[in-house]
Amino acid sequence: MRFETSTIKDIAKALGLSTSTVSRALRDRYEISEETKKLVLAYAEKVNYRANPIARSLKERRSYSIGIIVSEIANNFFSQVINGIESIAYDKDYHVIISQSHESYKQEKLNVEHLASRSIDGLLIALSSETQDIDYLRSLYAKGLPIVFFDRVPEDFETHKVIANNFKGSFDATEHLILSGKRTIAHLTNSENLSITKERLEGYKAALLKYHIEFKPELVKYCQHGGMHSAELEQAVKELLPLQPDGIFISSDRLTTGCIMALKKTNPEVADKIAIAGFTNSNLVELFSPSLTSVKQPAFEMGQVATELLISMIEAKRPVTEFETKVLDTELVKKR
Amino acid sequence: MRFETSTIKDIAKALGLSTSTVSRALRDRYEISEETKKLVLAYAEKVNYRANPIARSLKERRSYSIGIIVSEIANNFFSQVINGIESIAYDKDYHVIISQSHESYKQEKLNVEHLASRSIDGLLIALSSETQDIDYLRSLYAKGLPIVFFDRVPEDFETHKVIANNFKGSFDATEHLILSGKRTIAHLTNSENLSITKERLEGYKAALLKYHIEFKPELVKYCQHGGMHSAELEQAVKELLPLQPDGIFISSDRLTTGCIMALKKTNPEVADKIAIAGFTNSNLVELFSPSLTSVKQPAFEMGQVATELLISMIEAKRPVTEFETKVLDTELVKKR
DNA sequence: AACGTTTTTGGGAACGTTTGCACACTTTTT
DNA sequence: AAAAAGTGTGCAAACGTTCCCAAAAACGTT
Repeated sequence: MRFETSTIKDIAKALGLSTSTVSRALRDRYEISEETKKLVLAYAEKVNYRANPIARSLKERRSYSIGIIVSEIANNFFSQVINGIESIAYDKDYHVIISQSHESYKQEKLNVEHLASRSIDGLLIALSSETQDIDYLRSLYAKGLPIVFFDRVPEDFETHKVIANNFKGSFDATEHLILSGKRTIAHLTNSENLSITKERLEGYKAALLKYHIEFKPELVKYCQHGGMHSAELEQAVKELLPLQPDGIFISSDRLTTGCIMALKKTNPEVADKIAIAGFTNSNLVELFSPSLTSVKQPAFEMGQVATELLISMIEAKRPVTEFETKVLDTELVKKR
Repeated sequence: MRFETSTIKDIAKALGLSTSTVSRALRDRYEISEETKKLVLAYAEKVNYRANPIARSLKERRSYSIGIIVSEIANNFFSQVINGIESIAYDKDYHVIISQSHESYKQEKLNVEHLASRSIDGLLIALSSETQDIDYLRSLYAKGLPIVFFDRVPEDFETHKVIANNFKGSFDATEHLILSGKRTIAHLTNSENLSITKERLEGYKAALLKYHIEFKPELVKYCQHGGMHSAELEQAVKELLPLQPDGIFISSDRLTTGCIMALKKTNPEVADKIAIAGFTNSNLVELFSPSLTSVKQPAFEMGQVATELLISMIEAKRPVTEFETKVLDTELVKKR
């Protein structure tokens, strides 16, 4: 804001003190006498003094802001994560800057670099489904930018990570389909390079194995763009249907809704004959038709944990070398 | 970021120039010779110089950032607005800071004040459904903070505003219900103090009038918390059903989905007997059961227009005194 | 050759903080 | 009574920019 506001200097002048004394009084430092502190605090209150965060940032060489990259905020999973992030960040006096990659590598890189040049103190990121090359993140990290990954994490990057128990979530969902009598279960999933894709595929395979159902690679369809293009989804559905699946396990929020949409659009007659189980944090799932079984991730908590880890890195006095990967349990919400 | 990065000073020293010359060369000012410019630019490129936006902000007394307040990002209408805002803002080199009020006045005020103290250059805001008192905005505005309202706008506040054609949108939706044979049409709406509530009520009334249907106040139910509490919605539905409506016109995104949810939960037997038309920008509306007719707002465009107006205020050399209220048309998507 | 113009560059203050250091004054210790 | 220790405050530099003002260099004109 460009409008005038009182500064430490003003207070100092008004009270006949030096700026250093005022600054120290405001930050409640031990060197300052109680008397002076009271005086300063009272006057600051009176003139409604607000510290200028920009000046502070410049001096301290940090911005008290953290960057967030998600593919889309219009996705309940991510917006819940963001809520979790904010709940912790605001508490600790950080503010957050949100950017969307829209599942595009180019956009993701651009946004990260924009954020970095905006002097964020740390970065929370879920990779886009297109992303393969994370060297640009590595180099930022090497220069000292703390990074914590969540949800979609790279394998070969030593830092804190927070993920859902994707294996178990997928296993449970697939098992649920099997137990309700399905035998030809397709798997619709994200781009192959995402961590979640691999983990969820393993869970799916494990459930099949447990019930002695043969794993057929042709029943697995990958979507490079994570369901951002409806054409991609319709194509996948079109290829899947001839194999006559009686169930589909879908591995992400966007894909789950997109797949049902594609199914209804292209083959409405079979749409409610196929049982669907999918990852989604949509709070509208009860309204969907056909209804489905959903795997809900602890999104809010994921945001909180990731933020705590990030802030601990930011505020660490010495470089952090011990990293954790936190794994949070999912919840299976059965079709009603 | 705390890590070392080259500054203007470094460049100056390396090239044997003064900081002022380097600064001017980088900003391509006319005073500097082509030769020097080339030299500086090349070197800057080589050391990957990035201007420090914090220092720039401090000097120029502006932050190149704009604040956004919406009730919830997990709402397609708002997330689309945000996408519109970003599309313009990034173009003009502003970044955005998003805050959520969660329909709470207290939270809204807190967030605005937090943003203001973070030195935003301007504010884009859609009021929370609880908000009645906007004096805190007035005082910020008086101190020089440019503000543009969108969607939920106050009546008595002289600044730019961007809204949908709520009257027409409501009229169309209500007329659609009437034309499909409904005669007892309830209206479920937001808190009475919102601008959109009033405008949409008028559209509803006008449609009834046109078809000579008596307006019955008892068919109108207000939700103070905008559907944030499911109890509130269930209560409204409970009070409405005894009046045996054959159609419901619902005036906002959150309420529309919430109402269908409440209907299905408390009275599943009537849920698909009542025709529903409601404002919503959900992109999942095709999946809903019962299906509904929806009024879609031009959310993306609304964000764009609001941002353009805001930036024009921010960059105006002299105080703006002529304000516009832009009205954008809605789109009726009929139930299939 | 001396002067005025124009073009290009540099010095240094300022934006609002924080903080190392020095200083003055009290109080305690020997 | 002098030295040491403790307490409270102020000075000034620094963070990385921008920009006013002056100075230097280059050029043209008589």
